[in-house]
Amino acid sequence: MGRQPCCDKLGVKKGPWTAEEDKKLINFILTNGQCCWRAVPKLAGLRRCGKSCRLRWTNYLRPDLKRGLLTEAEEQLVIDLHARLGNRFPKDMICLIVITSQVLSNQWWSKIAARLPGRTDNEIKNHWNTHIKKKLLKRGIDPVTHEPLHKEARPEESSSSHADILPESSNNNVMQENDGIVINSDDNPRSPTENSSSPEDSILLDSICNDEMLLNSLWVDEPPLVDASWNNIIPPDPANTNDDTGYPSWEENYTWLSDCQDFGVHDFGLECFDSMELSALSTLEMEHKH
DNA sequence: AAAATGTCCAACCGCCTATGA
DNA sequence: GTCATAGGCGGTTGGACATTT
Repeated sequence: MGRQPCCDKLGVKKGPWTAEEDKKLINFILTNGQCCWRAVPKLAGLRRCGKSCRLRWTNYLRPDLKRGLLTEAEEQLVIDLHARLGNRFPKDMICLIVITSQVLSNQWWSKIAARLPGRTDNEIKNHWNTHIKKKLLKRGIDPVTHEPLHKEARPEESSSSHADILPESSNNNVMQENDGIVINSDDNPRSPTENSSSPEDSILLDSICNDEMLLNSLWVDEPPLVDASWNNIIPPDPANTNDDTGYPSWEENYTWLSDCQDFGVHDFGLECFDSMELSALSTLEMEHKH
């Protein structure tokens, strides 16, 4: 007998979240922090299951989330990491690894998301399924194995391992060419760096693509390069905003929070910020108006 | 203008692991 | 060691929106 669903209680609401529910959840989390998710709905006055609250918060409401489509650099990074995560073993083991990774360690998306600050695993997974998969197929690349689809036309490839395809010494070129087939995220055969939509993206991509230790760390429980936690919100040094951490800048976050004023920003529990944080917010608001 | 089709993504689902009793 | 539970994960779905016919 299977496990009982966690939300089979009568009266538990499903479906899209309303602005009012969002407001309640944000207010509760900002005031009390993330605690026992099971208790959150009751304490926050929501008719949702805890799991639904956690998902809503994690995938949509967290202030440190970037909004909008993935940049080309981010997309390229996702492809690169996906290829490497699926190709960290000798070829003979690939099938086994693909299967076991699905069964035993289904953490690709979360691992990848951990390297993309402000992005969620759900977002990356969706983007992969809707955009990247199609791009790779269009270019004749198997999105699962990252190998050319029509191998019979390229018999010499059968002897090359995935590791060969991804030489350690030329990681910058990893996604530019795959046995002659360009698998860049764009139709333009540019390098990942050139694909970057911003210098910050370039730095992010380069630093990760060039760091084999980083890729190894994806297979161990190592903290991400950037701690995505926002629990300890620190007022930023204005000179350091939008730096090369890949984080959304404070200003971007401010924009998000500002957007929340549609609901009434104080209703979001922003009073939990101390005076210094509010001061920084006010400063940015002034700058926005200029 | 209306219907059909395609695309996107938020949310749900079921399974797994970690943890504590 | 066993069991119950919470949290976390990837897969999948369904509805809203966009595009095409």
